[in-house]
Amino acid sequence: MKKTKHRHSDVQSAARGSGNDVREGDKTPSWPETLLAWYGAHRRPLPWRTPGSAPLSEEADVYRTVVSEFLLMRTRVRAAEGYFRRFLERFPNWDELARAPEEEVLRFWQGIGFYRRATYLHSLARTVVERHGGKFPRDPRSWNELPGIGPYLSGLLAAKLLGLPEPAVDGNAQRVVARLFAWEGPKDDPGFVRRVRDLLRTYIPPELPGTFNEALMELGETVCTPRSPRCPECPLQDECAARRSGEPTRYPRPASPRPRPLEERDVYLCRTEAGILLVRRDTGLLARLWHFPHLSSASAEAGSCCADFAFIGTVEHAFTHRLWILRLRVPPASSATCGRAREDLVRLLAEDGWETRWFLPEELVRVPMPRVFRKVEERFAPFW
DNA sequence: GTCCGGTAGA
DNA sequence: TCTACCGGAC
Repeated sequence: MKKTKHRHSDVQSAARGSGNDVREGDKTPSWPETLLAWYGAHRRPLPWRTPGSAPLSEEADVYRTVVSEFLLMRTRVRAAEGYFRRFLERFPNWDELARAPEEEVLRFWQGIGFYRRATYLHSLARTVVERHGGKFPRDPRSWNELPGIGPYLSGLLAAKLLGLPEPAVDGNAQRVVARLFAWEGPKDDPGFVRRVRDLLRTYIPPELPGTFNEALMELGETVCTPRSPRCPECPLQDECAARRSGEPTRYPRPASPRPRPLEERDVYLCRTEAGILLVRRDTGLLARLWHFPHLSSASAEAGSCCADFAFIGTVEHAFTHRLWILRLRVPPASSATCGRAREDLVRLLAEDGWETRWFLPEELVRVPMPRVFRKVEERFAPFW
């Protein structure tokens, strides 16, 4: 169960509101009004959007919104669209999702990354069904107990579901605000996100908080883009401090780069009459997904028979925070050597805390597996 | 190659 | 408050 995160105090304090920039009799529209007008004309019809950005009323719309937002965490709209359609077709409501086995949910998530989102969403569906009668709770205080609902999604739902004047601060909103006011950031400073949220609270129109949040994010996605902003098309160009500066992309300052350690690992095709050996674990990188068994090249060399597996080439895979060089190994030619090497491998995997299971080759297509091991699968296929 | 993007757990 | 987590676009 989740710990207290202090995030919904934001939602509650927002209810007090600090007004907005829309003043009666003011002839010049404030930028939130300009933004809303632009959004009315440029809103993209995305598969999870209801017509006219109406507040969420039907539970089916709440479900679709939540699913789409889980898919969109740290993920672009274009990448998420196809996943959303397939996911909704198979899991059309909280009940179907809650009933499904986790492995099937992960299979629909495979390839899009950040797989923990899928297990959180699945667990969220079960909580909604078992503890809230199949209806997403309307009390923001109870959101603390829900997996996968952080400050952004909490703000989004507070606005869209409850009509509270609460900002939904994603990367797009941060960028648009940073440019509008020429705030440097840096983006990886938690204080920066807080300042953006505080500022947006003073501008968010109390009558249309959900639409305003969407509009801000839409502008960031389609016009105020990270690298090549289309300033001449921007409805806020006249009030944008970054544009006036002549260097809009200087805002916000990018997060400080992190080192990306290189890891060499040996990956094994382990094939018997029982099938092909795959492994998984509950935590860490690619948690809950199936992997071809792999060991750090160091531990594989440490006096084991794994070196008897024949090297057939390498696969490289870049994660954001690390780089993998995988050395592909297939069973040795001699069957005696093969048995010994296999026992050695299974023992070392168990010591590393991996759960092991054998799959028939035709079963692999239905197994949730990340991109990197689909690449490996392609290279191993000729050997089974 | 470099940059982009929310949440949880520590 | 910091770090781990994935894959795709440019």
